[in-house]
Amino acid sequence: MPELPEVELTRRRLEPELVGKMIERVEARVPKLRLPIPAELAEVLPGQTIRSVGRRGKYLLFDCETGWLIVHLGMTGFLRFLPQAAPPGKHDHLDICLEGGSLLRFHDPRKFGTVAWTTDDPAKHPLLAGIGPEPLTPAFDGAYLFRVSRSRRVAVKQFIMDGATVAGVGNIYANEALFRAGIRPDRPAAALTLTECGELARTIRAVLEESIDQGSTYRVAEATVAYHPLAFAVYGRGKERCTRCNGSLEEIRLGNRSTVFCPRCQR
DNA sequence: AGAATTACCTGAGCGC
DNA sequence: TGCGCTCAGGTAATTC
Repeated sequence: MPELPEVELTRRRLEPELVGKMIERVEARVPKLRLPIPAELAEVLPGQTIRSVGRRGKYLLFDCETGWLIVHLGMTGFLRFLPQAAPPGKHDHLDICLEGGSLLRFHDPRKFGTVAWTTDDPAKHPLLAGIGPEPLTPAFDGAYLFRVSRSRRVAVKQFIMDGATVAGVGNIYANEALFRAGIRPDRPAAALTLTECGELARTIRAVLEESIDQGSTYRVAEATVAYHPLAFAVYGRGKERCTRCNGSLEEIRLGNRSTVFCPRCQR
């Protein structure tokens, strides 16, 4: 399940392969993923040269001269650059075939990914328009979190996983950041102090940056970007003991999402 | 407006 | 071995 670090690593891996290459053909093998694949891709993309590969939250943005290809990897989506054509396997839903015989291939067993197209400013696209600040930019800080959380009674974990609050914080890093910040995930967002908001913004940034750094150290040269080998402190450890105090971790559901925390270290 | 719920999808892991 | 069940989870859409 790609989180923001995996998406950023995918961006870094693909950009040098794709920039400057002209698209020759588009082959979509399914009509829709979570949302329909735009039917016009096969008509508008051929002849366009990819100018850059950007990212907004967990969305990848391919600048294709006359418009932008927007791709979300969902839960199981995966983008691969193939230097030369190869027969598609199971769940290889979309190929963007490039000049010289290489191609960009989208693979997604659960079809939770999204592919969109816009000729307008991608920031104005409905999928991106409502997204909050990037967590790795200065716009995202404790003062911001404090200000936008004042009227929110929802659990702070759900609050930071809401893309409108901050872009691209998924379940894994929400759990990890809250553990590091020493904040219980079920606290109402509005109950956080300014100091706690500052700490939370800091830990969100830290876990994402560390993950990107470790991933780029270990995986960037590989053909696939899987989960980086970061040892999670709480995620997936519901039955284990706290790495800090050795007490029992607790597992609850928030917004129907698995939530693990240490009731002693997180208040 | 904010919160809660549903829908989308398939592989993995489980008990029987 | 295989059947049926539950779970995993991002986010848009829908409902309250």
